[in-house]
Amino acid sequence: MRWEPGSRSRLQEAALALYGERGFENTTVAEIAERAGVTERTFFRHFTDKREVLFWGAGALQELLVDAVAGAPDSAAPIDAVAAALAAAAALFEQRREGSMLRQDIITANTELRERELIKLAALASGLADALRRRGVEDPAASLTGEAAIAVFKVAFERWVDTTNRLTLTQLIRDSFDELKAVTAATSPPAH
Amino acid sequence: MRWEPGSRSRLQEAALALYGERGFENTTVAEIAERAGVTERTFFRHFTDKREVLFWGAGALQELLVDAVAGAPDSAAPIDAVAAALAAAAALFEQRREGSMLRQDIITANTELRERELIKLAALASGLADALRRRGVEDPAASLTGEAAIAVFKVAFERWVDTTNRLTLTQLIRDSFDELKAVTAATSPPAH
DNA sequence: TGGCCGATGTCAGTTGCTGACATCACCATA
DNA sequence: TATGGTGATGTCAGCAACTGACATCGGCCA
Repeated sequence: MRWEPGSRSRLQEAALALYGERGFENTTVAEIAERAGVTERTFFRHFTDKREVLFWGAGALQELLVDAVAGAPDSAAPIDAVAAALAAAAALFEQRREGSMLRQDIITANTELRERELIKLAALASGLADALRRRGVEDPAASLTGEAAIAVFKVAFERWVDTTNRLTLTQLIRDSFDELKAVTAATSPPAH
Repeated sequence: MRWEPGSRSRLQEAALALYGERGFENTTVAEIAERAGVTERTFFRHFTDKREVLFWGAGALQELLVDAVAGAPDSAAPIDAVAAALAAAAALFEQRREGSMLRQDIITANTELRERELIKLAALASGLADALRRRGVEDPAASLTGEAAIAVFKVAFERWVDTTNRLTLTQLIRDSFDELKAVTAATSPPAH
C-alpha cells in the first residue's frame, strides 16, 4: 500500500490532541497534517474546514435522532417522540463522558467552534422537525418541537459537563424536559 | 475635515448592497472598502469580521430584550416576561419589514452568515436567562425560558419573512408561544 | 497485461485578517 | 498663537486558511 490507511481518523486524533494542547487558534492546519503524516491539502480533502474535523460525528447523531423519532410508537405525542430520541442520544454520550468533556472544553473555549456547534444543533433541530412532519405533525408545531428538544438538550448537556454535577445525562434531560413543561405552563396574567 | 464622517455606516451600506448584488462569497472586503471610500484596513477596524458588518444591530436588540425583561412587572411569570420582551422586539422589526427581508435573504443564502446569526441568537438567549436570574428565577428554569423564547422567535421570524404570510410578526410570535405551550403540554403516555 | 480509479502530493494563487508604524486634522491648554 | 496630544485613517508586510489544476502511482478489474 502506498500510504497508511485511515488518514481521516489520524487527522481527527491529531487535531483533537493539538487543539487540546495549545488551543484551536494556536494550531495550524499544517501542524495537524504533519502530525498525521499527510499534507495540508489532504486535510482539506477530508474536512471542508479547520473546524469541521471536530464535528465528524454529527451526521451519525442526526441519523440516530431522526430514526428514533421515526421509530416512536404512533400513539406517542410529538414531544414524547423527541424525548425518546434525546434519551437514545444521551446513552451514546454517557459511554464517552471523558472524551465528550475534553471535546466540549475545546469547543466552548473558542467562538468559531461554538458557531459551528450551533449550526450543527440547528441542523439537528430541523432534522427532528422533518421527522415529525413525516409523522403527520403540522408545521408550526413540528418546528417548535424540534427547537424545544434541542433547547432541552443544550441546557442538559451543559449541566452534564459541569463536573460539579453527579447526575446522568439521561436524568438531566428528563429534568430539563419537565422544567420546560413547568415553565411554559406557568403564566400569571392571562396570556392574551 | 480630513475624511468624510460616518465611514462605519458607509461600510455597512456598501456591504449590504454588494452582498445583495453578487452574494457574500463573491464579495471582497477590498471591494466593500473601495465602495465606501476607505481602506480595507479601516473595514477591519470597524468590524472584526467580514460577517460582522451585517450584525451591527445585535447589541441594541439585546439591550432592548434585556431591558424589557427587567422592566416586566414583578407579578409576571418568567415566560410572560420574555414574551413581553419579544413583543417589544417585534415592533422594532415591523418598522423595517423590507430591510429585514433583504438582510435575511442574504443571511440564509450563506452558511457562514447563518452561523453568525445563530451565535447572536444564542447570545440573546443567555442574555434573557441572565435577566431572568436577576429577577430571582432559578437556573435550569432561567436558561430554558431564554432558549424557549429564542426558539419561538426563530420560528415566528422565519414565518414572517415568508412572503406568502400576511400576518404581523407580533401575531406570529404570540401564535408560536401558544403553539409551544400546547406542544409541551400534550403528552400521551405518562412522561415517566 | 493494460488501463482505469482513487487517494495523495505538489504548487501557485487568492483572500481574510493582523501588527507595526506613519500621517494629519482637530482640540485643549499653556 | 504655539504646542503637544488624540483619534481616525493610510501604508505595508506577512501569516494562515482555503482552492484549483495537474502529477503520481498502487491496486483492482476486464
